[in-house]
Amino acid sequence: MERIILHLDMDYFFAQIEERENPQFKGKPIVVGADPKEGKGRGVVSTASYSARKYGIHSALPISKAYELCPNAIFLPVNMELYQKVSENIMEIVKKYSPKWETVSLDEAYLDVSFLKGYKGTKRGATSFPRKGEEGGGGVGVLAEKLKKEILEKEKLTCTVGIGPNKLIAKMAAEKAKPRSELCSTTGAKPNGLLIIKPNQVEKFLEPLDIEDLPGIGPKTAEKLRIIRINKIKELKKLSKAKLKDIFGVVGETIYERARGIDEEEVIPEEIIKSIGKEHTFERDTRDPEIIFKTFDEIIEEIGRGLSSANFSFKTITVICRFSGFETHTKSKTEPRPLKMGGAKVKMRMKSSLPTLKNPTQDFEILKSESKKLLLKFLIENPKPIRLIGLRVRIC
DNA sequence: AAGTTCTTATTAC
DNA sequence: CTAACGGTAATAAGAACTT
Repeated sequence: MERIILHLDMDYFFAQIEERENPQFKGKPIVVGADPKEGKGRGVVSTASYSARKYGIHSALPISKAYELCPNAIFLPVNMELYQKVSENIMEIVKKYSPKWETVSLDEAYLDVSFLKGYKGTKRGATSFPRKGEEGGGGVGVLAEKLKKEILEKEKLTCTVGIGPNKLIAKMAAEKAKPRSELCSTTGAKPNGLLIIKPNQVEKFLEPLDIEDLPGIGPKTAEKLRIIRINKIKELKKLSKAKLKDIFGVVGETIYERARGIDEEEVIPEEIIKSIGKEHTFERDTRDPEIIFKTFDEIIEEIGRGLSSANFSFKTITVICRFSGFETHTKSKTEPRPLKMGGAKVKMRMKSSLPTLKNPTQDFEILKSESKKLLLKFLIENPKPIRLIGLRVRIC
């Protein structure tokens, strides 16, 4: 059964919201992210407006570097509450367009519009890709334009939409439609795009793209492929499934399928959260136990709060520690699974296991004591100054 | 030998 | 001097450890 999947991607989301809230910033370089602290900040850029991108500023760039590239940019802190609210408003609009929708992140969503017949405003329903001579106009294109228009009118924000026969192609179409960086030369240019890839166009669409444009291929995988002279998806397709599996395991098989535009992933309403965590980077590396444990206590409290709102019980505790030089390590402890045994008596619990969890209050005490034990081990066995500490728990 | 747990690596937003 | 590099979450792989 052929599907029609739509991917919605808000344009420079955080920065665009700030621009909307402060019209005097319009067209100016806006950088939403960590405090640059006169170039000494340790965080990164969350989102940069397109006029900021002209200076080479982009998401995930160290904020110190961004400051260096454009000290006069408008640097704003991340106002997550606001972005969350705006995101909810947008999702309210999105889900009106199909009962089969999925939120990916604050600024991204998928819609499966395969079964949407006779959608209002389209002559023959949204269930079709455009026919000859109506590129961007007929069928699902009309629906997409309507969605874009509604978001613009209600939220005053632009977005880019990609459409294809599956999630993979829809996402890549949106990515392609939105010139990633400085390609928009006009000040304050907004991508505001729409790209439809029909099933018979998938091959032609994919082959000239860079391997790193394929979701799942990041810098590391791309580097390995480049060594063997594979730069474009077309070249990637020359590798057999077995070969890819040899090099990259399960991921390799996925890459094989994706390079051919094959993706059967369903649009699913909600993912179940499997773990929650919190981490903190110090302003400067430290060995001061006061600072370290005070911060860690706050992290524990925070996780405790998160847990209590979600049923409060966990299986595994992982403590993360990053030392000077970005050297990162983890230590974890897992509660033993209920020992199902052939009628014998209860076995002694292993020394290395977590005590059995009973109720929220006790869970919290265990979380506190066990996580601190793990952190302490780090301090004992590694004398380096500490850059970051974190805590993560697997929920059960 | 099989099943768990621990740790690291990679990806993505 | 070539690095500068947050926070949150998922998943895979292999080693180490238990049963």
